[in-house]
Amino acid sequence: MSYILVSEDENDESIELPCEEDGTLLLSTLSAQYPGASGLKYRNPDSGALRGVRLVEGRFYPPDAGWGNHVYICVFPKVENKRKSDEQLENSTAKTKRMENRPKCSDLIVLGLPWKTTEQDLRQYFEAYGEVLMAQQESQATELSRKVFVGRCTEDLTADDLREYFSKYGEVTDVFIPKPFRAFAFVTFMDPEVAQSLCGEDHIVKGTSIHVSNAVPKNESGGHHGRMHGRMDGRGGHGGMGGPPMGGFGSGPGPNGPFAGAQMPHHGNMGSGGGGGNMWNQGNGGGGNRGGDIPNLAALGNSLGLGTLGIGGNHPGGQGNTGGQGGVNAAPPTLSMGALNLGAALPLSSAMVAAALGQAGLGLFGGNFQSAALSQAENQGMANPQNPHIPNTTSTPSLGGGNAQRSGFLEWMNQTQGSGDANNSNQGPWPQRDVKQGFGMSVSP
DNA sequence: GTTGAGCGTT
Repeated sequence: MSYILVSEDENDESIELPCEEDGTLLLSTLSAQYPGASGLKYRNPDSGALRGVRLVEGRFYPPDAGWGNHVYICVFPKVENKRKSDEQLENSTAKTKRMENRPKCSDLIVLGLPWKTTEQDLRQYFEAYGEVLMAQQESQATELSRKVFVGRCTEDLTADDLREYFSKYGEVTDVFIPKPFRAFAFVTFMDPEVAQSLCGEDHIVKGTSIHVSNAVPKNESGGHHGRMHGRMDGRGGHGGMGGPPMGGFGSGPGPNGPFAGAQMPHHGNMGSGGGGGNMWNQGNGGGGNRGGDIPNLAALGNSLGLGTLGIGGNHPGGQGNTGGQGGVNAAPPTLSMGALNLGAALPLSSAMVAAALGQAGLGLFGGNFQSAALSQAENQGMANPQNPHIPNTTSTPSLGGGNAQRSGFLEWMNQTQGSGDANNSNQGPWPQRDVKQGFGMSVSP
C-alpha cells in the first residue's frame, strides 16, 4: 500500500493518505481527512507552478511520473461570493452563467443507494462538493433494518424458537408472530447490521426452512397496506388538468419555481386539483389517493434506497411543509417528514421519475444548491456515488416525447412556465437534465 | 397462506 502526502495548505502539516491498489487516490479518502476538499494540486518543481491532479469519477490519478514525493495540496470549492461580482460573471462560462442565473438548489436526492449506506457515507461522499447540512436516510430505514421478515414459518415455530435460534447471530429484541397463523414472523435485532446480514438467507429452524428478508414498512401509503399497488394507476378519478400528481404545488410554477408551492407558507391542497394520475403507467384522469401519495413516494424511495441531502441550504425557515397537508397527515409517524428538508417532498417525486425511467441515480432538488456543487457534479458526469465507475448513463425512454399518455407528473414536469401546455416538451422552467443528458437526475430552481 | 399493532389524530 502506498501513501501520498496531502496537506490542506502548502505550509500545513501533511497527512499520508492511502492509495488504492490501482494507484489512484479516492476522493472519498481525501474527503475523510479533508471534508469539503474537491481537488488536489501540487507544486511542479520544474515550472514552479501549481499543477492540478486529474480527477475522474471520484478517483485522483497520479501524474505521469507517479505520485512521487510531492506534497499534494487540497483544493476546496469556491463558495458563495462568485455571483456577486459582475466581473467574475462576465468571465464565467456560458454554462456557469446559466447556472448562476438560476436559483440555487440545496437539496439532493440520491437514488440507488445500497441498503447499507449510512448517513455518514452520504455525508462523507458529498462533503467533497460543499458543506453538507443534512444527510438523511428516510428515517425509518434505520429502524426497519433492525427487523427482518421471516417467511415460510410453520405453525409449530414459536416466538421462543425463533428468538433462541436467531440469538446466535445477535441480541434479539423482539419476535412478532401474527395471530392467527400467517406463516411469517418478524424478528428484531438490537444491531441493524445483524439483521441486514441475515437478509436473503434461508435458515433451518426446528427442521423448517424459513426465509429471511427485509421487513417491508407497514402502515404506509395511506392505508394501502404499504404496498405500491392501490390506486397508483390513477383511474377512476374525475379529471381536471394541471397540478402535479401529488397535488399541492399549484398549477404553475410560481415566482420561486415549480416547487414553490412546497416551499411557500401556504400548504398545498392535497385534496384538490385533479389531474395527476399515475407515475408509471398511462393513467390519465385524476383521483388517486392524494393523501397517500407522498407516503407512497416515500415508500418507493425507500425501496430504491433513498437518501436526501441538504447542502448549503437557504430554506425559508420553517415555512411550508412537505408536500401539503394531506401528505403530512397521511405520513406515518415513523416517516418524520418534518425532519426532511422542504425539497425532500419533491425529491421523492424525483424518485418516482427516476424509477419510472428505470434509473438509479441522483436527483437534485430544492432552492439553493451551490453551483459549485452542481458544477462539480457535472464535471464528474454525475457518476454513481456508490460506484464511480458507473456513470448514470441509462437512457431515458419516452419521457420527453409529448406523449399524450404520459403520466401527469411527467407532463407537469414538462410544462412551459405559465402556459400549461404539456406538449411543449423540455420547455419547462427547470432544466431537463434528466432528459437531455440521460442522467437520473433533475434539478429544480 | 412470504410483510405486524395500537395509540389517537396535523
